[in-house]
Amino acid sequence: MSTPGLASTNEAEIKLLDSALRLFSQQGYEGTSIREIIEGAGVTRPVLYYYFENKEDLFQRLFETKFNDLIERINEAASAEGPCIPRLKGIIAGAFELAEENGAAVQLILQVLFSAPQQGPSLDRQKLMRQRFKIVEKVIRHGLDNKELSGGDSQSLTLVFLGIMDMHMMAKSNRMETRLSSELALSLVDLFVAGAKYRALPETNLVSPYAF
Amino acid sequence: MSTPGLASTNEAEIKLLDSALRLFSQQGYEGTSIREIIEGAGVTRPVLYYYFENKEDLFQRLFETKFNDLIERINEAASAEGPCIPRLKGIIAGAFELAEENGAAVQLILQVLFSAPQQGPSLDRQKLMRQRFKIVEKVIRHGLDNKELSGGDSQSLTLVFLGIMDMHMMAKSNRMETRLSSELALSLVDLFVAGAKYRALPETNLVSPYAF
DNA sequence: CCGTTTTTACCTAACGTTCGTTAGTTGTCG
DNA sequence: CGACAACTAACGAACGTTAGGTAAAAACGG
Repeated sequence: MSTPGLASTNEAEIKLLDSALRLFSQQGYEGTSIREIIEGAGVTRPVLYYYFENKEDLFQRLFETKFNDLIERINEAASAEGPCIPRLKGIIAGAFELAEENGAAVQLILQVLFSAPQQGPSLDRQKLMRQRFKIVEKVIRHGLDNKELSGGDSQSLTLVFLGIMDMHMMAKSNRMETRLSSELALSLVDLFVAGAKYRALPETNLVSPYAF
Repeated sequence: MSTPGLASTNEAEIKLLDSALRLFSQQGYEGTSIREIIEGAGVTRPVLYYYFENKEDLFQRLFETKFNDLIERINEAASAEGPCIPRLKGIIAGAFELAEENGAAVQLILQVLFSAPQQGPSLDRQKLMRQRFKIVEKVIRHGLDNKELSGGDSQSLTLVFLGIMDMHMMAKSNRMETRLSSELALSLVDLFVAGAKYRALPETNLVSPYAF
């Protein structure tokens, strides 16, 4: 039977979004057909057009939701109180958490951010990239200001930081058994700030989650 | 030589590969049609099927060529004599050079490496990733062995290193005016080995090529 | 060296399939 | 009854692909 009380809303819409996430994240936008999506959701085609304008609208609404989840997670860690380095750790840990909880969503996001310029539906990749970039850069600029960090301007360091973060999420996308633990997140930031140079000081001891 | 006089070599094949590179790198595999490719090359459709088995064969042969260019460039720097750190600098510098010379090729490569698992033509992404990974890892393991480097196992450090490298090439793909100079390559490796922690020692002074 | 055959490099014109999309209809409830 | 949520059935367009043909160059036999 349909829903008596609470849920009440559009079970079909949710099923469509779930199915679309699964398929888009694995096959990409053009590689996934409307027919596959509705089949995965167990509904018929006009139902999709009842809830969504068209294929692109479905993708955009799906993507927006998932991307906002990530931004929210990162933003939360970024706007914490205190020094910069723990906040950076929180950012990576937050992103890693999301990747563990919802691997498909993270796959979808990375896929969009790193796809060809004119690929897929029209999304302003640069704007999306910038959105995330700005959040991290603000934290790093803060760290540079109180001499917690050095070694380059805020934009350079941010690009390096995001590279480290994204490469690990990408590694998980390729091999889902790769665990992105919060311990790993902490180690990565330690490596980021202390470097990979041998010295006698207490050093990070990173262990790769990415075993070949 | 097959051709005594001028042209008469498979000019059409070269034009097709050029056109395909331009389009695939910008629109992706599924986003590019055979018709666009032949139009860009100024030939007719059967000509494409004369030189290539099908669309997938065209893509694979194009990709293989460009990927081997990158591997070759990286391998050359990796197999140089001497300590590890200059070799790492050579690796990034080599990749950056290629990105400056042939931006479209690098875009194509990154697009394949970072695309969704079942997207596009069947290519063994993991194998490709591993190929590049192994080359860099060997250099880094060497650095760990003679205490040039520390801070984690060879796989962890390699993943971080590749993340830094790829994120910069990705940034250039998004904004082609971004210059990936060899000076930047050196600075990035310095940052990689020395970290972003403030200290009185002689430090890298990275300046971002990626201005928002 | 010349006439014939074969191969190369391209063409025009279509084929069948799959795609995203929609018009029109029906059953269910408040 | 009328709004909602689903259905069946088809549409036109775009896709990758191929059958069949042609003009010129290359290879070859006498």
